[in-house]
Order: sequence, then C-alpha cells, then structure tokens
Amino acid sequence: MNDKNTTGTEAWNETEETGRIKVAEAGFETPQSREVSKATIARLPLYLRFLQEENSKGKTHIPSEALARSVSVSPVLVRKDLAAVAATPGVPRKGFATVRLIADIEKFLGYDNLSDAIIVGAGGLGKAFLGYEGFKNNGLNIVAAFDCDEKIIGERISDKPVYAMEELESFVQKHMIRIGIIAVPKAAAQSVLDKMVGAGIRAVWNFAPAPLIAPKGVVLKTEDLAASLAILAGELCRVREN
Amino acid sequence: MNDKNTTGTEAWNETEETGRIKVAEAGFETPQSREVSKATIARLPLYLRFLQEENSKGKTHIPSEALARSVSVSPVLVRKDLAAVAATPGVPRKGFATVRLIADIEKFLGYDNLSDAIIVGAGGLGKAFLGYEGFKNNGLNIVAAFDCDEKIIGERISDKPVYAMEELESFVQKHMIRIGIIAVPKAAAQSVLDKMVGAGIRAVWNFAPAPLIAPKGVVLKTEDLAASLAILAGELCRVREN
DNA sequence: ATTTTATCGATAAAAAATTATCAATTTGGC
DNA sequence: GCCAAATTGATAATTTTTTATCGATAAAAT
Repeated sequence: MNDKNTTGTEAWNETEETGRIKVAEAGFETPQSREVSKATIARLPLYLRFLQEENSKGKTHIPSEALARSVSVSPVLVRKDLAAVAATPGVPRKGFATVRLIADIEKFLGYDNLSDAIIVGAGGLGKAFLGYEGFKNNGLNIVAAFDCDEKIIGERISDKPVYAMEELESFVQKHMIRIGIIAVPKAAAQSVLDKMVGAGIRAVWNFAPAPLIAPKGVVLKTEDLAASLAILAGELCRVREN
Repeated sequence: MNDKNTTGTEAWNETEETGRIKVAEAGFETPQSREVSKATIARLPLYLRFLQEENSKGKTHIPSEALARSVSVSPVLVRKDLAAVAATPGVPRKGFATVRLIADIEKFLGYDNLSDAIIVGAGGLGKAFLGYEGFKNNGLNIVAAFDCDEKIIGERISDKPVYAMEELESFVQKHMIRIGIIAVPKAAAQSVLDKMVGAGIRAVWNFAPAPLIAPKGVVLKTEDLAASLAILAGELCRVREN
C-alpha cells in the first residue's frame, strides 16, 4: 500500500528512519523472519546487560517480570519483545533460560560476527571511542583511525594505528570496511562523509553536531547527544516540580 | 492470577520512561502547558540545527516541508511538533519565522538557562565530554570533573578543574549542582551514582555500560551507545540485502 | 498422582504516534 | 483591490506500540 514509493509521492525517509528492520533471511532459529520495531531493538541491549549480570550471579532462569523491572517497562512488553527475537521460548513457572536468551539476543543483534569499522578524527571524542570498553562485546571492532593532524599520524591510540587521511580509501578497500564513524569537528564532517562513501563505506555513525547529507543506499545515523540531553533536562524539570 | 503483585500497584517506570513531559508552568508563551511526547522532544534539536543552518544562510522563513526533509519525517508531523512547542504560529505562504522559531525551541528545551553539571571520570570519554563543542549551546555547562586518579587531580582539562572524589559532596552542595554525568568504568558506576545522589544530584546521565539502580525521584538516563550501534548495524544488514 | 501456583503466550483492547485530508488564510502578483 | 498559489492548522483516519486479560502449561508442593 504505502512502501518505498521512492520518487513518486513522498520522498522523506531516504537514508534513515525506515522504522522497522527485516530480520535477515539467513537467520536460523529466528521465528519466521519477522519485522521488529526499532523501539524493541533499542530495548534489547538493555535486556542483555541485565541478563549477563544475573547470569554471572548464577541465575539460570529469569522471569519476564525481573527483566521488566530492570528496564522499567511492563512484563508483557518484555515477553512480546522476546517472542519477536528469541528462538528459545520461556518456561512456565521459571522464566527464560538465561544463557540461551543471551545467545539469542546477541545473535539477533549481530554481536556474534564482528564488523570492522574505522573512525575518522582522533581528537577527544575519537580517542574516547578507540578506548571505549563497551564496543568490545557489541559487534563493533574499530580497526584503525584516520586524522589530518601530522603530529599523531603514525602513532597508536589504544593499540589502534592512526593513519593519514590520504590512506583512507585504499585501506577501506583493502580491508573491505563497511562501517565508518565520524568524530571530527562540525565543519569537516560532510567532507569526511563524502570521502568515506567514495571509498565504499555503506554505514556511517556521525557524532559531529551537524546535519549531513548521505546518498541513497548509505545508512547514516547522526548521534545526537543534544537530543538525549534535552530529554534528560526535560525530565529533570518534571522531577523538580515534585 | 494476575501480576502486579510485588508492592501495591504497578512498580515499573520508577525513575524513567514516563513518556510524556509536562511543560513547566513557568513558561510564558508556550501554548497552554501541553504535554509533549518524548519522540517530539527528540526531534526538536534536529529541527534546531537545520534552522540555525538556514538562518545563517539568510533565510528568514522556513516552510515545514523543508524542515521535514532535513529530518526525514513528514511535514505534517513537523507542524504538529511545532504547534505543541512553539509560540510563534507559522505564516501561510511563507513558513515559520526562522529566528522566532529558533528562540521558541531553545526556550522549550531550556537552552536559555544553562544548567551546571559535573562529570565523574576524566578518562577518555570524560575528557571528550569536557571538550565537546556540542554542549556549549545546549543548555549544559560542565563546571568541574572528579576522578580518583592522583596524577590528574588538580589539573585542568579543557579549562575545567579536576578534583578528587572526596570533594564531590561539598562541591555539589556549595554550587547546588543538580546534574551529574558518569563516565567511569562499568565496575565503578553504581558507587559513583550513589555518591552523586547522596550529595544531592537529581539527574544523572550515565555513559558506563552498566545497568544502574537509582532511588525514586532521581532521573537516570543510561546512554546506550551499544543500542544505537545495534540499530545502525541492523539497518546495515537491511541495506546489504539490497 | 494430584493439586497448586507462577509464568508464559496469544488475543483483544487501549493508547499513542503518525499520516491523510481539507478548509482557512495570507502573501505576492496582476 | 482582487485573484491565484502556497502553506498552515485543525480534524479525522490510520497505523503502531503498549497494556490488559485470560487460558494453557509445566514446575513445585502435597
């Protein structure tokens, strides 16, 4: 009915924001290639964390209610999310098998097959990413950084090499990199994006506070810390007025 | 039989995820203290960026459709968002007055009256935040950092002082800080949160990849970079299969 | 072995968010 | 001053997401 009219009527959602994600056909256990909402996907890593925590405490089963409380949503929603994503069904009177569920979620999120990525910009934010402990277990493997600052080219940051911008294209092509992270000042962001796309990168995670334009077919996600902040600040107001 | 056992009625959404935010009564122009959804609030900063961009190009008016395209969302939704938030009505045949709209949104988001905040953890991520250019104009003013690493205590990072953890409580109380940012390793996060809350902080922005527990009345937002990443990776999959 | 009970999963209902439609309005040109 | 074009804003329709209800089921208790 609606659906990728592309050029016809409406033209919004070009590179982003399709809202639903089709489970790759290659999956095995995954129920039947269902569509899963972004909201659900955003909750998955939160479930995961809690599950890992509980697993390390020796809990073999977790009821949906415990999960629910840890993420501040209703138990029913947890069950619905899991039904859409996990192969393992829950068992009455006990809950979900911790390790199986962890495996299912990690698989769904693609944490099992690491994706290599590069980062451009080895300044403050870039350096932080290169050392961020959270990525190790989350399917993202940053293999190199690129920068135009002569002083740091050739060095290693958190054990990752820093190359000159000129080497980006050949490196990306040689290693078949598909994911790029932008951590440069606002003014340079668009040109970095263009360079990445030209080299063959298909998904870009942008941390520069600038609205970028990506060609069709390239996934661009601009991480908006200001947006998150706004929500936090808003809630703070709400709390303040008791 | 049913759930909602535990304590009394429902217990989920304690510290977060209320979903709607009441506009502070103190507002002047804001239509009539309406409720605005989180989804709307998350779009606001994106509108803002585009508006500032266009404003600097000299455009005095922006139609909802241009805004819509820049954020990849429908024009109707833009108008609905703005109706909920902006005092200035759009003008037929021209669009919304750029500068007025910018002012309205900034005011709504609280970017006009800066909130002071502290950050705990002056390692990689913390350093990045201390220097992040995006905060300057977004209502957040990081005034000091705290760390337990003797080597950096007493120094200045991006012109902000670094203090010892012991000084946190007195500093927070003296300066009446209400917002805290956590940028420490996972293992230390909960204890930092507790310390912050004990000192009087009411809203916490957590960047450690750990599920924390905050007492009721404290707003806790755990920024989940892994979750964002999952969404990006998912979309990449989708794109890959053409 | 039977009963009890906690927990799931499916279905239905409700609420929320987004999109479609269209009359109303204001600008800009004639 | 009048007409046409563009754009808003309000209302209605649709879709999506979340919550509620309840029978089914399997573990634990008796």
